[in-house]
Amino acid sequence: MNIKQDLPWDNPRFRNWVAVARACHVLERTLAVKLAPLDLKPAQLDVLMNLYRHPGMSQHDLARRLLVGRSNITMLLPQLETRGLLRREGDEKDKRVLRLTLTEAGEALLMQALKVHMALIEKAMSQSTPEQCDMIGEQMRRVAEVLKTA
Amino acid sequence: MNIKQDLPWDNPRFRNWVAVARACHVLERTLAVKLAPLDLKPAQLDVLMNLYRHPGMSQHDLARRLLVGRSNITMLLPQLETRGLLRREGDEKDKRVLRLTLTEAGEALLMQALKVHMALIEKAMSQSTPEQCDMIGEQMRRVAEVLKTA
DNA sequence: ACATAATAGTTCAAACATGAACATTAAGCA
DNA sequence: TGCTTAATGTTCATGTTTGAACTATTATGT
Repeated sequence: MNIKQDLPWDNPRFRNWVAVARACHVLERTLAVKLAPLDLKPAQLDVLMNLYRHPGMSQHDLARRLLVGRSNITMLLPQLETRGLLRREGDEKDKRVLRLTLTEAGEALLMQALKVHMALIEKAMSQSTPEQCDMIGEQMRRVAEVLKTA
Repeated sequence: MNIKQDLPWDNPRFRNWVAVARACHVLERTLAVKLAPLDLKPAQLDVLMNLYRHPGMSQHDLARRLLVGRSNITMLLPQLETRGLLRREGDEKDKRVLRLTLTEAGEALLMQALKVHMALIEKAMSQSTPEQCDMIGEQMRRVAEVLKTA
């Protein structure tokens, strides 16, 4: 019984997941390059996107959504705040939390960045039919779900 | 004409890609936790995997495969080399390049780490049928391909 | 052959992420 | 009420990633 028979590379699930990871990695790197003219990094774009969709978020909520530590948010926000892209205001009821909202400038920059991001994703996913695309999204949401209990 | 009509969140491709990115992120974080007992990080596992499949690789080739800079490899390898997991030997024909190969210990540790990695991927992809899984892999390989010219 | 280009790897400083320890505030409960 | 526990955000030390400048070696072109 040859050990190589059970090597992961012969396993379709393994090979296919590696392809997923590579595609993500490539898109992320490409996005970083395309965002450079806006002086924005992918991580910062993630912040802006989440604040746009969920205004008034706390830093803790933001950290959980971005799958990073709270301290990461603490280091990340001042850069964006001093650029006038977002506001941090203390919650009146709970003096521990800081509520985060985008400024006008923040929204404006976000819209520009989204054009870049969207164009990249369009290019990446344009090879798939809408049905394939939806199926991929569906499966990936399940992956994230099932890994929560891992 | 409302600007929100063309917001990316209403675009299936955008939403579905976000799901892909999140799934990748979650799996990477989970893998890091599961690999900790082996004192191995995902980036280091990537190195071992690539050296196993392509013995005698140069550092430059390795960097390109991992989609990272050459200096990253220079910083990464000594940790693994001093642990006796790989060898770096100068190429005789071209004295610039260093050929990389796994040691026995490196292969042994890789096999352990692959069990962990494989189990995670099995859990993640077990929700998809083999056909869906193959389709996802196929699309993602195309994504990586099309983004090379972006 | 010789000057010029390109390539492999290293070094270094700066940016970035991480997790533990900490201060402040809130909630639970005797 | 007080006392304990939990939650939010910050600080700090550590480790990682990056890109530019550098050395050494090989390729190219005249």
